[in-house]
Amino acid sequence: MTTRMTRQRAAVAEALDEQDEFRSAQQLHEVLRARGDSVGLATVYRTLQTFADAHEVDQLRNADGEVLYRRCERVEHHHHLVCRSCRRTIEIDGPTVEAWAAKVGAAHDFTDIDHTIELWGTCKDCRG
Amino acid sequence: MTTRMTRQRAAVAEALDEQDEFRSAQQLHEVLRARGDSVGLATVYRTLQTFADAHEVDQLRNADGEVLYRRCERVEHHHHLVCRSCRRTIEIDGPTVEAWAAKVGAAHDFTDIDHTIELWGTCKDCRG
DNA sequence: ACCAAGCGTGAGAATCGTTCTCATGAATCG
DNA sequence: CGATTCATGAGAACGATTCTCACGCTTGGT
Repeated sequence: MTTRMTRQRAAVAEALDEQDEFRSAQQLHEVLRARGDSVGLATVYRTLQTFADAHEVDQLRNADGEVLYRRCERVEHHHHLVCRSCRRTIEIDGPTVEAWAAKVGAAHDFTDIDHTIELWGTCKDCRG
Repeated sequence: MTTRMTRQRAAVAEALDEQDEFRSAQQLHEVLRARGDSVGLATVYRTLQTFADAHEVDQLRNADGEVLYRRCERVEHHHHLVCRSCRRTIEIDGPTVEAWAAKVGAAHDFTDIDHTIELWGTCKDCRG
């Protein structure tokens, strides 16, 4: 029931911290392998899921449906502007959209409103 | 190069029109089978993708990553408020968020801004 | 420190949605 | 009425993710 600290979890957390961009579980697994920390792929998946459940990392899906993870600067609720090409990420907050989402939900008598708001674009460097 | 009209495409289009909620390719395949229209699963997938590419149907992913399709009332760009449980859908438009998304993108020098904005909640009937 | 209890790990199998292959079928156009 | 060529379908293949289960290591109590 309790969460234990293991070499693997520490390694995943550390690898995650080194990334500036959103990364998939497989990419992180590769990063770990490259740096010499041997961690099973299944463990990487499990660990990331655990972190996400604990709101320690942010999670989103790219257009292909792959799940990407990232340790964000801010802990509070926020959204992202991600480069489709290099995945460079900018954290943004939108009090405007939060309010809008809540209002729309209430207007139609829906509860437990949750929203998926992500912006994708091409960053300056990837424009060529 | 040209798009041909086939029995299968007509069947998929018709089944789609009968749905009020977002449906997965497999669900639609089942609907077709139930009504007696035999259409291969691969064809259902292909057809839905084709429709989506032509902007004839809307497409989104649920929390599990499954792709869902729906023929919406309005053709113009809009978003959705979907019931997590029954997938009952309400089409919404948000001039506010559109402007916000564009502004945020421009502010960070990102181009070809595309946004994913979907609202999920529990509708009145599913609240129990 | 020592131990017992039980969560965590990993390799590979299993899932599952989706796409691909390729031989056959059927729109379409002249 | 062909000939052309896109469309179809059954099953194989794929790819991301999850599951299995025997073994190992963290942890909390002593």
